[in-house]
Amino acid sequence: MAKSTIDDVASLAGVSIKTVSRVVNREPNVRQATREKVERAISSLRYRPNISARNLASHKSHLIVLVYDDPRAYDVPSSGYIIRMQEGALRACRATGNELLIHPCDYRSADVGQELAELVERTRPDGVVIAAPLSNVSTIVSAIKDAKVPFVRLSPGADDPNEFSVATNDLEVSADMTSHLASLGHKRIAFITGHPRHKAVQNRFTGYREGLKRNGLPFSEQLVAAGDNSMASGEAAAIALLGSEKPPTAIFAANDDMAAGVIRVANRLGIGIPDQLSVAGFDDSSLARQVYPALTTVRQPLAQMAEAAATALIADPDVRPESCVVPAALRVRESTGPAPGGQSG
Amino acid sequence: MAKSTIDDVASLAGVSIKTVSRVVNREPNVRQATREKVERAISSLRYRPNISARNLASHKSHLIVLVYDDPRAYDVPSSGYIIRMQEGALRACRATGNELLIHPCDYRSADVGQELAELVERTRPDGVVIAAPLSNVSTIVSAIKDAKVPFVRLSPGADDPNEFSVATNDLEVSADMTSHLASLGHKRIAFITGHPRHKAVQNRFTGYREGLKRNGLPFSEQLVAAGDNSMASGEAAAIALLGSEKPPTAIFAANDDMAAGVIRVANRLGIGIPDQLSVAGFDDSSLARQVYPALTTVRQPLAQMAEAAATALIADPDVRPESCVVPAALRVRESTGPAPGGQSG
DNA sequence: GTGAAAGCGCTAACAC
DNA sequence: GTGTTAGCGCTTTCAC
Repeated sequence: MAKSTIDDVASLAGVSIKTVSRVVNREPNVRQATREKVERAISSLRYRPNISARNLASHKSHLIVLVYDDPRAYDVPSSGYIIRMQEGALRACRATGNELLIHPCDYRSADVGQELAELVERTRPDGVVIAAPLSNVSTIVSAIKDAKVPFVRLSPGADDPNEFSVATNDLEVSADMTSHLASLGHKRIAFITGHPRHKAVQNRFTGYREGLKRNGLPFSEQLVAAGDNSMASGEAAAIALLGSEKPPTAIFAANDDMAAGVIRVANRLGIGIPDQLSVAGFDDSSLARQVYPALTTVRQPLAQMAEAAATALIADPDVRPESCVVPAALRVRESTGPAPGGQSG
Repeated sequence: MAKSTIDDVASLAGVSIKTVSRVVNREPNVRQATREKVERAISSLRYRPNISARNLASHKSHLIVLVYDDPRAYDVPSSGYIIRMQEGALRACRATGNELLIHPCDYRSADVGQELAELVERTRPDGVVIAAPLSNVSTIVSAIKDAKVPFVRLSPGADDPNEFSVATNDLEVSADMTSHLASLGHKRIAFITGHPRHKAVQNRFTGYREGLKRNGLPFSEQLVAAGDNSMASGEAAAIALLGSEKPPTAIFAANDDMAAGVIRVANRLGIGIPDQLSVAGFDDSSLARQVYPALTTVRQPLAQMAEAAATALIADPDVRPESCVVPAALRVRESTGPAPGGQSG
C-alpha cells in the first residue's frame, strides 16, 4: 500500500482535511470525539505528514543548523566537544519535531562567510546555532546576520545585549579552580593560555588572575606560558615552565588537551603527579579520564548550552528568552593534590 | 526584497518556468544562449530554489540519514569515530546538494526499531547509512528494511551478497599487526577481545589468530583476555594478562580504548613501554596520539567508508555499485618495539 | 528546444 | 467546531 495522505485520513474519518490538520498540529477547536475519530484513522492508516508539503505551505523548514569549527582543522580533534553539542541540539530538536543539520566549517578559510550564506539560502533553516570559537569570528556572525535568519551564539560573556546568546561562566569557574589549587597549599600556580581567538579561553585566564587575587597570591608573568589549545603547545609550555628557575607546583591549562601535554612532559621528566606537580585542565574531554593520572578539570555544560540555544530558536520568536548562562562545574580527579612539602590547607 | 521564485527568474529571463527548471537542474535540451540568459537572471535575482517545493514535487527529500550508536551509552565515548564518519558522509552530501541528518540511538533500547521506523516515515530520507555496531543488530537493520528505504551497512565482511555494504579489511590488517609484532621478535603476543556484538571486532580476533599462524606462533587461550571495548575492561584484561605465570611481551587490543587501559596499567606497575612490553591498538582514535607513549594502532578509513556509503545511496538506484572494501592501514608509533631480551628480527 | 497545465500534500484565511 | 478555497514553489507530463 502506498503512503497515505491527509485526504485518506480525512475520508476515512469522515471529516475535512482541515480537521485532520488541526488534530495533527494539536490545534484547539476540535471536539474530543472528533479528535479521537481522526486519531484512530491516523493510526490505522499509519499516516505521517509529509514534511516537505508542510514546510512548503507553512514557510518553515523545521530545520536547525549547528555550525562549528571543522575538527579536521585542529591539531588534536576535540570530537567530544562537538558530540556533546550535537547531543544537546538533537535533544531540543527531537522534543519538538525539528531536525538538525550539522555544518562543520573552517573559520580560517577565506570564504566561510559565502559558504554559510549559501547554506542558509539553500536550506532556509528556522535558526542557526553558532558554536565557539566561530561565534567570536565577526565575518561568520555577520554572514549569518545578513542572511536574516535567527541565530544564537554559544559564547561566553554575551556582549551585545540585543542578541540572544548562551554562555557559561568560564571566568568564575576558572577562579574556583585556582582557589581549589590554592586551598591545596599551592603558592606558585602557573597558567597556560589558550588560542587567542577563542574568547572563552581568554576568560579562563582572567578567571585565573581573579582566583589568585582572591587567595592573596601574586600574579607573575613568569608563571604564564602561551599555548594554542593543542597538546603540542601544552608540552612546549610545560617544558618552559618546569625548566624555569622557580618552577610552579601547579599548572592550570586553559584546556584539557594542553593539560594532557603537561602530563606527558611530566611523565617524561619523571615528575610525579600529583605528588610533585598538580595539573588542572578545562573541558572534561574524554581525554581527561583517559590520561594517567585522571585529570582534574572543568565540565562545561555543552549539551545543555546547545539545547538551550536550539530551544530558543525553535520557540516563538516573539518570546525569545533573555541571554542565559549555564554554569560549569569543577571535576576534581587525581591530578591535583597538596603542594609538595607545603603546609597544605 | 523578498526571496525570488522560479517565476521571477522566468519572467526576467523571458522564458517559461520549465526552462528555468531545466537550467537549474542541468537538464539537456536548452540552447546555450537561453541557458546563459537564465543564468544571468538567476544570479541577478540571487535566486535559490526552495528545497521544500522541490522535494514535494519530485518525491525526494535529498536527505541522507546517518544512524550510529549513541555515544552517551558508551563507557568511554569514541567521539572521534563518529566525527570521522560524519565527515565522510557530509563530504558525499555536499558534493551532490544533499543534506545529512544524524541520528544517534541506543541499540540496547527495546524500541529502537520503532524509533527508526518513525524517523524514516517522518523524514523520508533518500537513504540511510547504518554504522557499526548497529549494522550488526538485526532488529535495527530489519526495521529500516521494512521501512522500504534504501540503506547501506557500514560493516565488515559483507554477508548478504544482495545487499550493498561497505567494509574494511579488519581481519587482514589485524593479521598484519600481529605480523608486525612477530617481526619485532615477540613470541608471546596476547590479544584482548572486544565487545561480542561488534562483528568487526570479532574479525580482529580472527585476524590475530591468522597472524600467529602466518608467523608459526602457537595460539594459546592463556594469551587471550576478554574485554568489552571500554578502557576499564582493557585495564582489567591487562592486569590478568600481566599477572599470569608467563606474561606476554606484547599485547594487541581490539581497540584503542582498551589499549589505553593496558598502558595505564603498565604505567602503574612500572612496566616500561615499549622496552618491557609492546602495546598495539585498533582505531587510531585521537587518544592514540594522546597517550604516552603514542600508540601503534590501525587507522580505519571511516570517513571514506561513510562517504562511499552515502555516495552509493545518492546515486541512481539502478546502478548501485558492488559492495566495497576500503582497506585500513597500520600506524606504527612508539608503543611497539623489539621484544625484551629477544633476538629481534 | 520550449512551454502550458496539472498536480505534489500540506497550511492559512476565512466562511459557515 | 468544522469545512472550503487558495495557494506555497517547484517537477512532471505531454503538447508543440
